[in-house]
Amino acid sequence: MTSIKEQIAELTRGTDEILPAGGLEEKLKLGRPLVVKVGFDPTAPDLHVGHTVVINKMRQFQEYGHDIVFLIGDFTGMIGDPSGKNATRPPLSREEIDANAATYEEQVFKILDPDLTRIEFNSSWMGKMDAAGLIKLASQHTVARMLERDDFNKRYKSGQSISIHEFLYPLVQGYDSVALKADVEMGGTDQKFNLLVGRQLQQNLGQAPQLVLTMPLLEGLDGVKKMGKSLGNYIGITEPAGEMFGKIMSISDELMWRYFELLSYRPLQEIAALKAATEDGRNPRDVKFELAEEIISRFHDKTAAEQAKAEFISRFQKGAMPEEIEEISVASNGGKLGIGHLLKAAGLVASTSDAFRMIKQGAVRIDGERVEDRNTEIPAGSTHVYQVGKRKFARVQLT
RNA sequence: GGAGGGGUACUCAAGCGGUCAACGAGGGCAGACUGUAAAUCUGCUGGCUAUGCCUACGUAGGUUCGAAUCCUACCCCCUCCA
Repeated sequence: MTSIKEQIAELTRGTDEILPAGGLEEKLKLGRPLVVKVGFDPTAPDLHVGHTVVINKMRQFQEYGHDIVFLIGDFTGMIGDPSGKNATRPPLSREEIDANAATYEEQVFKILDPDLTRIEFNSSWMGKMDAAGLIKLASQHTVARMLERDDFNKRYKSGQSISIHEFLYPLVQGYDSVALKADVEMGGTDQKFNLLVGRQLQQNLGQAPQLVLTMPLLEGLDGVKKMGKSLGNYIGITEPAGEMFGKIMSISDELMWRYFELLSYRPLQEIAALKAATEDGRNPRDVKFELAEEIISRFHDKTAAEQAKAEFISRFQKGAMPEEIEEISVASNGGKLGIGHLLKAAGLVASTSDAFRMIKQGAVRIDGERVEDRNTEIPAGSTHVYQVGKRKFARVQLT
């Protein structure tokens, strides 16, 4: 096993907070593999690179020989982590949970070692707890302390509703740490409160409280809000290489450094060198290329990354058509079809109204030529490349 | 349980009988400029068998030539009191 000193240096990298301070060293001195727990919501098995910030850290622990527990919160999923919007969710069926779990594995094992990762479901202990047990659990915490949680606090003060069951979420999550005898629990900074509840419960129940380690939340493509599926500002880890490349290129220069910090496996000194070079006049675009290649190599492979880059250059720097364009066949209406209907049928616009708007703004092209007239009709039997905006293409055969 | 306030498009937020598919801001999309960066400028931002028609302002009714705007009931949220 690597020396404690070295582990501390590496494991601390990129973290937001480690509580209590100095606790990491104490845990490592136990001289045994630590149980490192990270919980995931079973309803959202589509991971994006924002999630990988924490998973990358799990991987590090794994490399040092610790016991990584990938906890799927199938029981807590019924509650939904309080955000103010969620009502109680209908419980997922066993089949749905298993399917989601399988999807998780597939995605997460691009980063973690499958042989060394333990997967657990919290329904396996929570499902057995009875009402008396739940009340006992609830007695371990106070309302005043619950209201310390930032989002509860805001909602309470601003007069928004908080349902009782939402209070149970942190408690159940905390109890998971008790059930697993966790030594370390990790999560995003938004999880800090929940993670601390785990410490308290463990302490109350006579266990050594877990170390709490939080990772920063990655900003989404817009650079402002945190990356999330509902905001549409994410890079999914199963996305095609070309998509990923485009998305990474579209982030701002400032955000690029943030992504280097949290997503790149490069040593910090190397990143600092890249930054210095940029300040010296190197085109940030080229540095962004490197970031894109590294990330794509991780979720696809090096060849795919190189192809994506080549395609990107030919397409956007040289203005060529994309190499692979989706081919669609659309049925005409009596031997012809209006452009609006065609674009809608091809899925390039949301509605015919949308199509006409796009035409008005000069965003629609057929074989590279701008469409000016919204009444343009396309004769059946023709095949053209239709384009809406800079990114949406389809080769449509009209039959 | 009582008293009061409120529910408008993706979000915030105007409107309080016709000129409202609904001011404004944010977000988003598109165009120009670029490095698919930022900043900036411009336009768009309900649907359709499309210069007209249909559906929309919590839900269901009603008054009216005409309602997001007035009335009734219901649902939901919030505040204060208990």
